[in-house]
Amino acid sequence: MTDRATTPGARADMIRNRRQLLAAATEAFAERGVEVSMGEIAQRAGIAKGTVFRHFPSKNHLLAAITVQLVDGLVAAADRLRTADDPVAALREFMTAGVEVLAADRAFCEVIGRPSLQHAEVRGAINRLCEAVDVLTERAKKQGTVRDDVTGTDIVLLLGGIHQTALPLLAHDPQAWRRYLALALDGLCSPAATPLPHPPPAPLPE
Amino acid sequence: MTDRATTPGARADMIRNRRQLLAAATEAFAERGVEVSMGEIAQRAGIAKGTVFRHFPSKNHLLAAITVQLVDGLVAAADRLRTADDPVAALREFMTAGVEVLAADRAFCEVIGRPSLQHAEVRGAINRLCEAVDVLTERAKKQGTVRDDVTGTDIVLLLGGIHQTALPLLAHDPQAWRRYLALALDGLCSPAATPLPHPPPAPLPE
Amino acid sequence: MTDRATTPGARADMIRNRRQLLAAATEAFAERGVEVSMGEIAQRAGIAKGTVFRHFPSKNHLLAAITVQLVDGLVAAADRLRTADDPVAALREFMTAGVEVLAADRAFCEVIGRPSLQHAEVRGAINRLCEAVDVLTERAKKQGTVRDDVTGTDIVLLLGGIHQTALPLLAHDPQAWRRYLALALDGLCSPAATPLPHPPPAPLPE
Amino acid sequence: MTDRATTPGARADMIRNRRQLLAAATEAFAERGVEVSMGEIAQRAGIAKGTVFRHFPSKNHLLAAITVQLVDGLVAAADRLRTADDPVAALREFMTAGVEVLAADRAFCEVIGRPSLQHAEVRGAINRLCEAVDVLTERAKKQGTVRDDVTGTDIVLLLGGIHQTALPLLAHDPQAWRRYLALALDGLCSPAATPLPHPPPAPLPE
DNA sequence: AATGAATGAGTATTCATTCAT
DNA sequence: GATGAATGAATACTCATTCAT
Repeated sequence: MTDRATTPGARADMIRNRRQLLAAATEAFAERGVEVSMGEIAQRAGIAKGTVFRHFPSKNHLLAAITVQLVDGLVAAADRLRTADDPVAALREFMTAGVEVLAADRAFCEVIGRPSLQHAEVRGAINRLCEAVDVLTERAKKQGTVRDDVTGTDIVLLLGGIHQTALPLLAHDPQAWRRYLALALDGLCSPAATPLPHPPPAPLPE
Repeated sequence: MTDRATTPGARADMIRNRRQLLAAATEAFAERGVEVSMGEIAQRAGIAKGTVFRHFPSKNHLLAAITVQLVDGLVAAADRLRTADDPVAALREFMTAGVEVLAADRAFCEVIGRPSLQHAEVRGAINRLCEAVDVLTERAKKQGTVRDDVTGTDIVLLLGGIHQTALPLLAHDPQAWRRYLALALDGLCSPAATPLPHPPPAPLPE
Repeated sequence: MTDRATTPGARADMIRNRRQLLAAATEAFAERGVEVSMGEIAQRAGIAKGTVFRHFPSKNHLLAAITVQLVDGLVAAADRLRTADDPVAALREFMTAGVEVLAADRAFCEVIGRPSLQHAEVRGAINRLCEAVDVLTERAKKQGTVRDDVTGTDIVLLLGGIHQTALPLLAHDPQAWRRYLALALDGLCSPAATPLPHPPPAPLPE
Repeated sequence: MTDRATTPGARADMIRNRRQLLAAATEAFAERGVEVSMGEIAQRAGIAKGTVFRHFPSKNHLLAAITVQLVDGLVAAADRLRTADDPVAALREFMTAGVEVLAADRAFCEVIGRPSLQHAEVRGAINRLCEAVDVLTERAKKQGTVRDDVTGTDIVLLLGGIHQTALPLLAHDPQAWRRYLALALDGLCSPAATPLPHPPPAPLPE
């Protein structure tokens, strides 16, 4: 009665396959980084190699799609927090979510850190993210607690840095990033700080 | 025919080969990361591929040797700074040197971040580094400016994090890490900071 | 639900599809040779891949159908010239048309030259062509100008040879085949020629 | 005593492998054209796939090497015939040798006919061939029997054309090309011929 | 009858590692 | 010891063909 007649048949299978593929690829990339082979992803998804390439014309396209998906998740989070009551808490919450995503995904960091892996789509998503985070950052700065000389892009970049700091501990202490996030937030909120010795990053990193 | 008796020269050759190999591998790994092929390293060193494998039984062994060498360079730097007049300045100097090394070396970060690439030797060197930096850190804490709840291991881990933060900017702004190092130092030196919400890292990360 | 009775239209659609398919395939094979993919042909025809396979059970069947079509075009040309006033001019005109067709069609030559690509249908069409050209040739021989020891099959084979001769020049000089056609006609019309050292080809080459 | 001490050991095996590889590749390309896979060539040569790529960095390089080898064989033949007593007989002998080579080699024709398959090396060899054949052709023209308006490049191109003419007969009548070579030579030697309607080919076909 | 998603064998190429010389 | 040739498993990607809808 729900969609008895609207189920487009083959389309349904395809959507299921695509879902499985994205899930498998997301998982595989997260666990083992960009080096997982397309063959393994296909196997994990329970579909044939050719089917993977039917959905995404190349490994980089697949990687880009997944990365964009992750980044856009963060954009949505940032947007949601835009109207929070406490701007500094909102920023903290966003950064927590951001590092959490990174901590769960090896490929993400590799893509973020290696320009050669970045499609235009990814760059676009990252730019969207920086802009969304800029809003959060400006609010937090206006409140006075967050130092004046940091930008949304700084915050986005810091996510990767905080994750990286805790990465060697990840296996034995999966929550270690919380320590370094707190440390970074303290740096971000120290109003008496010396002015930063280097200009803020350009809007388009890569 | 003539150098039957001169074979002691063989030892000298071997030492020279090893030196060239290490130099070439260091350079190659620094420039292009762990993905450089053994073939290219051999070529850069001007020796045969087989000779590379005589000196190091696998690519990972070679990578480990070079990583240890780099880490030990930092250990030496930390040791040298142990007696500096201004402990906080010494810590800052050490961290500057550390991030600078990372920024110039792609493979280093990849090894640090990937447990599967780490030999026991590397872990040992990192432990030595953490201990040496502990000394610096304790001194800086005693001076009162550096917050009490950070350890040498934290500092060592931060090096990677600071570098990672600036990594996406590396191509267009090679000195961007200075910005994030300053930010981290501000976090480290904010005395009114909230206590860190997560315990310090265990001595042997991996 | 409505067009239960209108299904005769299905037949019309199928015929239209077949026409589009043949046109697209002819064009595609002509331009890029036998290596064009079935996918591209389907796309050019504006129909689905599955439909292509409904009309032709394999790529080779499609290729054969198109080749037969081309060959039969030449058969028709030969038949038309059967009653021309000047038999030698007629033969020259036929050969001109034949080489022109080849020069415009990459796949054609590839099929002609590769027995493995030839279906019985193709062989049949070629035989029909040889017979039709035999008529032209006999008339030209009777007139006395064309040498006595060549057959229609020889003429047909020469079309491919003349085209091949000019093929390396095709990109820079698309009309170069005219030079070699003239040369061949001179050979065909040299009455004092030595008798050919090899017997004429059997009627069914492949 | 011959090269007891100079045999460089591994070098001997390598040379044997290379010989086997070239033989296998020559044979495979000759039999089945450029489409044979590197895997099959390796198998035929009795060596591993990787070894094929050690000797030739890509399939095209291998193809080029073999093609150059074949063309240079013809250059040598042309050079040898430069001083023959009867220039026309010399030209006939050269063309016989040339078509014979083509008749035995499928890939050769494909490479000759497809610019995209041609390395600079191949083009160089073909140019050398055209020049060498020019010498033969000029001599034959001076003798008066061969028509004045053909060039060495024409002759080289004709080799492919004559072969192509006989190609459909190859399986059942491997010597059929002799018939068409004779026909072409008659065209070449008809002094009363009409002037060719198209200018001679430029020196560098592709 | 048409669709187009899925399949899976096949391709060229790379590279760490082994081993005969 | 040094050499560099040989190995072969692995990778991304293509394409004719099949088949569920």
